[in-house]
Amino acid sequence: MQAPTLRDVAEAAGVHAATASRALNPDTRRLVNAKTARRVLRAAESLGYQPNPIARSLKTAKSRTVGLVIPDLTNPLFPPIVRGIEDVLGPAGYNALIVNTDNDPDREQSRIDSLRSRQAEGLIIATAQLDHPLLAELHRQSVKMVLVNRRTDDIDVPSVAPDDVKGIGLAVKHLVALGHRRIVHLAGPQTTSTGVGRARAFQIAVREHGLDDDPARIVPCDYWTEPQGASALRAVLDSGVEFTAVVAGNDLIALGCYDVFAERGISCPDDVSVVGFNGMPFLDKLQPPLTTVAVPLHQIGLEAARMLLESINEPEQPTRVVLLPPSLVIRGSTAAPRT
Amino acid sequence: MQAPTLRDVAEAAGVHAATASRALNPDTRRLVNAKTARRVLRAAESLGYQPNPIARSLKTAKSRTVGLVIPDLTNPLFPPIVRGIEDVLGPAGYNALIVNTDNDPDREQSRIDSLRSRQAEGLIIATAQLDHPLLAELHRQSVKMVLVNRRTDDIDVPSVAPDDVKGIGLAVKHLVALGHRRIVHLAGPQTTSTGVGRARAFQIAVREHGLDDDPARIVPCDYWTEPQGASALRAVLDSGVEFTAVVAGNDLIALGCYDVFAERGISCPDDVSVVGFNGMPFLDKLQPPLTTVAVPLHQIGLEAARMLLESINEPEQPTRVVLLPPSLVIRGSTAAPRT
DNA sequence: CTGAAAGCGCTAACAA
DNA sequence: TTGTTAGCGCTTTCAG
Repeated sequence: MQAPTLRDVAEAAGVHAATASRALNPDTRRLVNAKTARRVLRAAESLGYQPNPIARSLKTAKSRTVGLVIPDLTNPLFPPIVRGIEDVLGPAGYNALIVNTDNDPDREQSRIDSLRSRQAEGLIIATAQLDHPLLAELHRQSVKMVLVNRRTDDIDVPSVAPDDVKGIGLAVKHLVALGHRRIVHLAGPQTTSTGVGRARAFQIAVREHGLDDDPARIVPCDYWTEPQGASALRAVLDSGVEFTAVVAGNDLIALGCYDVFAERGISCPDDVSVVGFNGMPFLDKLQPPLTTVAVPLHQIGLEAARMLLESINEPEQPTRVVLLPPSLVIRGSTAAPRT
Repeated sequence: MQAPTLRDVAEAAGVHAATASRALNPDTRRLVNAKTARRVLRAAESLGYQPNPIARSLKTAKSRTVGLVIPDLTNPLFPPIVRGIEDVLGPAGYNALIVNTDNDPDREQSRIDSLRSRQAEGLIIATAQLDHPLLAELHRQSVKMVLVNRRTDDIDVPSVAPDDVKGIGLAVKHLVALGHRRIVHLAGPQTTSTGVGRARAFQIAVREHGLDDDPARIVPCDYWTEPQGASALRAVLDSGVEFTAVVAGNDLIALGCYDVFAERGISCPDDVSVVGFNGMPFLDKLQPPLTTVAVPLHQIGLEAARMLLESINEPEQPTRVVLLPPSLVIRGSTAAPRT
């Protein structure tokens, strides 16, 4: 039994396919006699008619698909964002095609080509390499896109991201309130917008509180990973820079610190306090539970999807940059410094 | 500038569209003169031609898309499986459309309808409700599908899942070797195949070792979640059943136990040992690090995708049920019982 | 308000 | 080996 087509419905209702099409589509239904429309609807219902979106896409040149470009779905940062995106896309009749780039520019290029050949109507991009020529190229070709969890200064592209300045500010303020004066920042990769943004935010916050802003207190990691966080902390420890607290570029880097604490017999929070960033799940189960700057990931996804749909449906939107407010979740990894 | 079509390429190469089509498709290239083919390829290259998969799909009635039905992408169990699936699908020219059902049967129904109307060629289903009529219905309509991380006895559907009997056996054996004789199982929902499967496996293992197999030692949770794990453990504690070790239905349930330990001042592993199931990330960062039965999630994804592609490309495959071997990861949450 | 006709971009008979 | 023709299922002019 083949799936019924529009012609089958039309035939069953005793009308022409064009009329059936008009009746079935809410936007054009008013062009057709109410009675005829009802007849068509009933016929469609009884045949279990489902329109074929592929045929529709071919005709309308709209795929109702958007591409989601992320580094790695396995990173706990992304699933909540993806959920948010899908929660907006689904009800709007759109689907998301997810691709993982593993932070490999070649792979990213090829995955994006594939999305484009699949006629994705827009792109949500969560990979964060700074000054990737790809981005400029896409922009030049006026591909609709929204950046997520990252920004760019070079070109005029909408983005949705946490307010890093505020988030890092919250972390530093909390530590200062506890009495810390010598704070270190284990920054994310300086090849990512988020990495440099948070490092800059740290510098600002530290100066604001009149603390030592020696650049040696900012140590970048090569990747946003646990092992990189661990080696960055080891480097600081070995460099002899004195400190009583760490602001990590993200939660994974903070987790790396825990490894080093165990390794070197450092007690957290007695010897060193740590604050993470992002608020990934299960941080409250760690020992000590990690104080972190929680980011509204799901909402970032919602907002990004909304912006993309908007720019698809009504082009010539002004480019918006949305910054969502993070909040501090205080747990056991921060305390007053030993006096 | 419009994207070039096949006709443009054909024109540029001075051939008919059909010839260009044959030259461009590796499978039919041998039907065309090598020289002509090269000319077409060059023309395509220089125009930056990308075939339109929508038009192709319409013609061939193949969407090169498969649907991925999962409860919630946010559950750390799924991303590695999804990655595995995509790692197979991508190179094969297929794409995955992911839908979240939130374990709501209505939502599941509607999401699957939407996948089918998008002409998904097959389904990979990771939602685990037992005897869902939907499954039987899909099977009756001979929709190609593969179940993942679950099984079904009623109907003849291929599946890929961890070997629960082996996994639970590993956990029990480990505890017995440590000296435990009174072990409790906090089971998953008995409405899921995995939940009942692991409970049954627990019973088998416990008998094999000649331990007390009182059914009161198996306490089912309503969901695979932390809070449910916590309340199940509270129930056991309050029931007066004596035990020195817990085998949790999955890692989240085990995490729930940690909450109760904190609440009631129970020391793990001194008072009670716990083993989780699945091997989700960051379990090694808990206090104590969680001993768990690690499941090859990525490989489950790979295998499921391979099976689905196979059954799409060569129908009439025998129905295979693949069980992948889990392994025990011993950490700090298990130790000899207090004597 | 409804029907006729054309065509989106591609592929698959069939014919030459 | 190549071209001709037709059509996948739908929408959209244009007439009527």
